Amino acid sequence: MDYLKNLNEMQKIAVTSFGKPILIFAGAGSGKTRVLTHKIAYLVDQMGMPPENILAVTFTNKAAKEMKNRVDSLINGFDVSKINIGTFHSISALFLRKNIYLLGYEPGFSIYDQDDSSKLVKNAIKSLDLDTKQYNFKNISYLISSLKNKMIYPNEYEKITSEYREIKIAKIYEKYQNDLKESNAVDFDDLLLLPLEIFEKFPEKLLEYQKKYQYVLVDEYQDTNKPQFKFISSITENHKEICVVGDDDQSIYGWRGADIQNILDFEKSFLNAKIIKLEQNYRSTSNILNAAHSVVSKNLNRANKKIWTDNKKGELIKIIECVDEQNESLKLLKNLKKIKDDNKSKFSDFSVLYRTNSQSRILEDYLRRNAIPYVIVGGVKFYDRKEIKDVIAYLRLIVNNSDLISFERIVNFPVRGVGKTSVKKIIDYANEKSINVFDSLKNLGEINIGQKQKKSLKIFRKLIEEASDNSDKYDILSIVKELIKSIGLKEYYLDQGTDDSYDRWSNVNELINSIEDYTNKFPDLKLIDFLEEVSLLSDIDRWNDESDAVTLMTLHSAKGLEFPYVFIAGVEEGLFPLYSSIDDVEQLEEERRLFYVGVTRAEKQILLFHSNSRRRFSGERVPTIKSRFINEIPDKYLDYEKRSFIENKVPHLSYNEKNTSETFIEGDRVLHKVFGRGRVLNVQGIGGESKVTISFSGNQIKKFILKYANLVRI
DNA sequence: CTTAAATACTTTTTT
DNA sequence: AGTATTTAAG
Repeated sequence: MDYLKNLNEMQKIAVTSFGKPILIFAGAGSGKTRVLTHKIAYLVDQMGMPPENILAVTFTNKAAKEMKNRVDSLINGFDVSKINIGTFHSISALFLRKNIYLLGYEPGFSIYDQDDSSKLVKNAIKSLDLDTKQYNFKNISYLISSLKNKMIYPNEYEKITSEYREIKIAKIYEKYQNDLKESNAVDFDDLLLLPLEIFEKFPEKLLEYQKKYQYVLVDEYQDTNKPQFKFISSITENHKEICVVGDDDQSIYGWRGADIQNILDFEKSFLNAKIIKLEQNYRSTSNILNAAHSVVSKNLNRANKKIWTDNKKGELIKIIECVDEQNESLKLLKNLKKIKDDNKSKFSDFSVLYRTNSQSRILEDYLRRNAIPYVIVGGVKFYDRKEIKDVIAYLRLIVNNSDLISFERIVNFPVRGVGKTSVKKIIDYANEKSINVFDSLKNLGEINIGQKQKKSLKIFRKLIEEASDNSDKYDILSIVKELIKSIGLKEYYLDQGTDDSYDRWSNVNELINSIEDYTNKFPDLKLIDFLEEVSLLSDIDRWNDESDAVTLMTLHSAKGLEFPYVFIAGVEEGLFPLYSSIDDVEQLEEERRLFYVGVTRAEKQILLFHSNSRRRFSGERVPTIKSRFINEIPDKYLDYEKRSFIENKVPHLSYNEKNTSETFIEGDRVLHKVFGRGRVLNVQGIGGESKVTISFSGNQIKKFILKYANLVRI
């Protein structure tokens, strides 16, 4: 009970109010995580609610994990692990594993990511004999996703339009949805929609879950979409025991279907609701807060509130004008070093944020060249690499034989002499007989393809079937190792002998390592659980925040995080806000909120960088001007860096430069001062200039220039 | 059917 | 600029 002492008056009210729907407007840095964890603790400890009857939805899996730990440290004698905490997507996935049979899917369904989905859309376009140039599969895939987010189904979409093209798109949409089911697969949107379909068709299921989830908490409520709203409002329909936390000023996922009206209209959707505002910020200096507020308050569509703080004024917001992106990276680096030296801070106290992932490359170059340790969140994802997706496709097909996209991906990988024409014949046959592609391999006699092809397909079929049979008997690691051996993946990559193929094999090796970790950590979990984790873990979830390194990420990824020092790169018209947002009031307001999110991540100091020119497409250099968002901050909060002579040279910083005479080879165990113990995966080049690829614990792969890396052999 | 060369596409953010 | 997909040659 004494844990309530650590809360302010408003927070206390928020924690101890029950009996009606509650909306907590929690401004940036106002301690909402604290409120949520205390509320859960209070529910269990004081209200006597069994942990298993609580449902808490967070925005990332990382946040879910942290929340569990924090609740656990607040109360004793309860099994906190029974609380249902997770993202909407992971909670739905769990629900569907148990209940999707009601809709005629198998429990081993695959979860398709954007890439898989758009491939399936492409198939649909082709099989409807539409022109692939006129009907761009990626655009249409995106469109279908936004329709699903708005809960508009194919037949409804067809009804609301009379345009030829849109009617065709409705057909594609319909075919796509059928093909998904044929493949026993769901996309990210289905994950949210199918539970609703089950609730509608099987009211007893809804009743069951209404009883199970007696109290529902939702974090980051401003970023929920229509299906998510429906999910929580159905669950709480009877008891109305719901508490949502959010900040309309931080709604930044509108483009993904998030509806800011969910939070603004909460009182209309949940009658008799209690609204609580947490307006005291404990995170940032008042300069940071005032600057951020002065920008976001330009938005018209927002709830009226003003965040305040007792914290001291702090440093002004530094505005740094640069010549181009190289100069920007350079100045960023110099400022980072200066602040670090002046304050004796750690690298991990710094975060560099940007609007687009493509901005990270040049920043990375400069940091690496100057031996500044850094980690990048997002960007080119490990699990998006081709070689990794290939192995994952095998695993998926083993779990779910109906998975068409995975089948197409690997039926001829590594090459087994089955070309496009043969694959097409097999798929056509399967369609004709309405069986799944994999089953059609059992009737090869009826398909008109060559003997050689039939022979290797038979081997392929046996391979998958045996693995499927074994998938329950053996642990994940053994299955994967056996698989890689039998398809000869190592030989396939190493025989090519190129740098590229070598890299790819190291990545596959890294996947094996991470599977080994996973198997050790969760010996009882099955292949299907691993695949689900791979599909649903976000970039932030995979971020290892333990190492002392500067964190680079997009503004979107930074939501919910905080750092003492935050640098935002590329604060220019056209980039932030983006060109495409400038003419659209709603989109511009969302960019402004994104700016607000970025600035309020900072505790002590924020620096905004903008360049006078930037390379836009491939080669063209475009003049750029500073963002309107900077102009929207009153001058009294700003400190324009004095324009000194322009240094545009790559600095020659030698303090970390060492002449390493030591050379390393693959397999060497090494120690790095930031990342700790690791293993050398690959060495490219000779001497100090050579690049070494090293894998560290936690599935981290890093590349270094040897002479800057300060590696010690162990 | 496979490999190499040519062409297309990308850079807005992500579960 | 770099990768992915498509096309042409073998």
